[in-house]
Amino acid sequence: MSELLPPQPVRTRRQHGAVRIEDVARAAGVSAITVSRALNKPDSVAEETRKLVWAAVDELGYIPNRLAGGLASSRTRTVAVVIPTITNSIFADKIQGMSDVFGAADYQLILANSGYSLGREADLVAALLAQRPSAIVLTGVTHEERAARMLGRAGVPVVETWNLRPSPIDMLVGFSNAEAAFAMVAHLHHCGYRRIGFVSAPVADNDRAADRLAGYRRAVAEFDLADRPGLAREAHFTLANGAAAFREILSAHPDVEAIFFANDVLAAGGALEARRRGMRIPADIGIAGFDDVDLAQEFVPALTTVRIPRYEIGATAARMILARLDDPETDAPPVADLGFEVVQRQSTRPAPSP
Amino acid sequence: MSELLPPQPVRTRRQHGAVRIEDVARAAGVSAITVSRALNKPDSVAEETRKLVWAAVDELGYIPNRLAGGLASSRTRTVAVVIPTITNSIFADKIQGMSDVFGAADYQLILANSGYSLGREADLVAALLAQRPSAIVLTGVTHEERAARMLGRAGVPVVETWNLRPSPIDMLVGFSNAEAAFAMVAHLHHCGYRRIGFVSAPVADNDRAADRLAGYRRAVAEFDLADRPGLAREAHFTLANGAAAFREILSAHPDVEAIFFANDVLAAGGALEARRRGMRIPADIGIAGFDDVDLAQEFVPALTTVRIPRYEIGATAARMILARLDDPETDAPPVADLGFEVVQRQSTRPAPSP
DNA sequence: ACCACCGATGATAGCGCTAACATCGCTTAA
DNA sequence: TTAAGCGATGTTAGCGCTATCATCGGTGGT
Repeated sequence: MSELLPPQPVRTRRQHGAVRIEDVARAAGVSAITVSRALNKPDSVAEETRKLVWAAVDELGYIPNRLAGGLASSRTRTVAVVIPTITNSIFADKIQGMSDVFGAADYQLILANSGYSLGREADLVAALLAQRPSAIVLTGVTHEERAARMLGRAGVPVVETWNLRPSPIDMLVGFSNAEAAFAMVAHLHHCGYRRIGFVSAPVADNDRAADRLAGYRRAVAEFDLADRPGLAREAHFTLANGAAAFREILSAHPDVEAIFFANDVLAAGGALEARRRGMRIPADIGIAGFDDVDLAQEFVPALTTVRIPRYEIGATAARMILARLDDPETDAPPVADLGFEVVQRQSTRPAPSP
Repeated sequence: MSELLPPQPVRTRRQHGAVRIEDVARAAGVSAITVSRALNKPDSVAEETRKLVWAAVDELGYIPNRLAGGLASSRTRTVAVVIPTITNSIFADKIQGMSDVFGAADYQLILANSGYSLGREADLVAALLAQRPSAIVLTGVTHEERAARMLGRAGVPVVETWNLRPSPIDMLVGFSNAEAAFAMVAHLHHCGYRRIGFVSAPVADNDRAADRLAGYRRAVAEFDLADRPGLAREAHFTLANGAAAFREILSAHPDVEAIFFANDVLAAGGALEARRRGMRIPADIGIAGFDDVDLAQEFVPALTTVRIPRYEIGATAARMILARLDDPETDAPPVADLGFEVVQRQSTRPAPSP
């Protein structure tokens, strides 16, 4: 009986006013697929046709629907990025690096911050994969097992950043936080310091902080430095917390010679506290930081610190992803150790001349 | 002749391995639409069915495809955000505010930075609208005409931030940059300063900077302050540029009494340069900043500055958007002036006691 | 006994785009 | 002359989901 039914009423869910590819096609006197090609693969369309299409696009103010395009093609030109927090400028630099490289390639960033929680990270991975990004970039190399599982099955390029590990999920761009912290303590030792305090970032759910602490401890053991309770403590990166940690270490160990802070903001906070107390840097106490942010260089006295490739981590991750997406078969090395550099400035006394 | 064709071979474009809603439906013994409802409107499904579905989702590791969902429903739970640069922490705070509010509501942020270029902003608006976001948030209140046109036609909530204007495109959250700068100069005047320099951020394509400069100029005129060429200049926000601007103003006008910097980073750079030259603050020169970032409070001497609602701008914008999306008919005021506050600290001399 | 009503579930038809294949006119080699 | 080859364009059929309407038992009022 179905062939006897009258024509169904036209039913549509379309948004009023939204210009679709079909409208452009009609205006240009071509088919929808030709419009699609003119926009996405201009070389595959005759020049004259291309101009017609572009004119129609302009005239109608057509903005392609990338949801539909992504669904049809399974390519979204979208990259998901998880960082611990955006309020730490080191991650802002990394994002800038990614933004510069991806922006030039017409990719969009979807950003989420985990608040230094691996549980939240795993939740975000699920939410982000739901957007079917072309790739995903994580901060750190430790993850909940469910996060790793989802990433493994998702079949998209994954880049872990900011640290090293033997067997990354997929690709990796970073440097050795453990070696970097060790190198700074070795440097301070070389400069004659023997009682060196350490202010760590909270190590829970943070492999970078944990590795820096481990590097410090290994150096303390190796160089036979003072190793007393309370010489190492933990503080979340703010100037105020750096100042507080400085006070605590100094009150527990008045004879401390230098304090190595796990980041420059803490170090600057410590140095400002020293100034408030009328202590001279480095005459009365040495201060070392980590990250080499802008402030470290401009600070008075300029901070001895560890320079890390913040921007380059982002830019390199982006380049690795683009290379992989352009040619999935490429066997470019999926791991980049970008290194670090101990920078001696005025906040610690110099190495003895030979 | 078509009815004589043999059955076509099965042709599919599906990604291998991707779990679809249909797979979950089969595993749970229900239809696809019921799975959709169990995930998106759990109340509309019987409890027993819901449990079945959730179990199947878990077992299969199903991650919904939001491209498809968004295409079908025209709701993406995605918000596009344009900022000038992510490396300025004031915008990081705003993003954190948005991230906190939107994260709790299960919305994702798509972030893009314009590099303080309105042309680039317009390009980004097009690229971002192509993702069909649920809303879009801009920084500043001046835009290229084509950007405004696209936004007007897009039919999504638009929030302009960080400044005020009489007729926003749609919604607006900010404060008066002109009034804030005026208020700081008025404050300095009240404290006895008469020769006040000003270091502006580059005003090109930046209405916030332009308005701060205008506020300074209006105050200079109104209070009959020194108004000499070279007393106001422009510098991009870095510590080094703040130091350079300090040097230039001081060499052109050795008798300058105070310098008002359009942001705290510049101010700190200026203050550090003063210290390098052995000048005392505020005895030899007053330093005022803008933004009240962390550094301003912890700096020695602590910086007199203008506190602006950085985090709250983001959080409020997010709340306004969610309110609008929940109820498009709501007539909640689409404009929020969040104000500012002049904060007197140690880097300028105090007001005379009455 | 009847029916309007309601909660739960399902069948169907798109959403706007692009992959895959088909077609068409023209050139070039045999 | 003819067929193979190629560039440009078109037709068709999804991509994976949800809006819409249909269906189907039970409930309760009359």
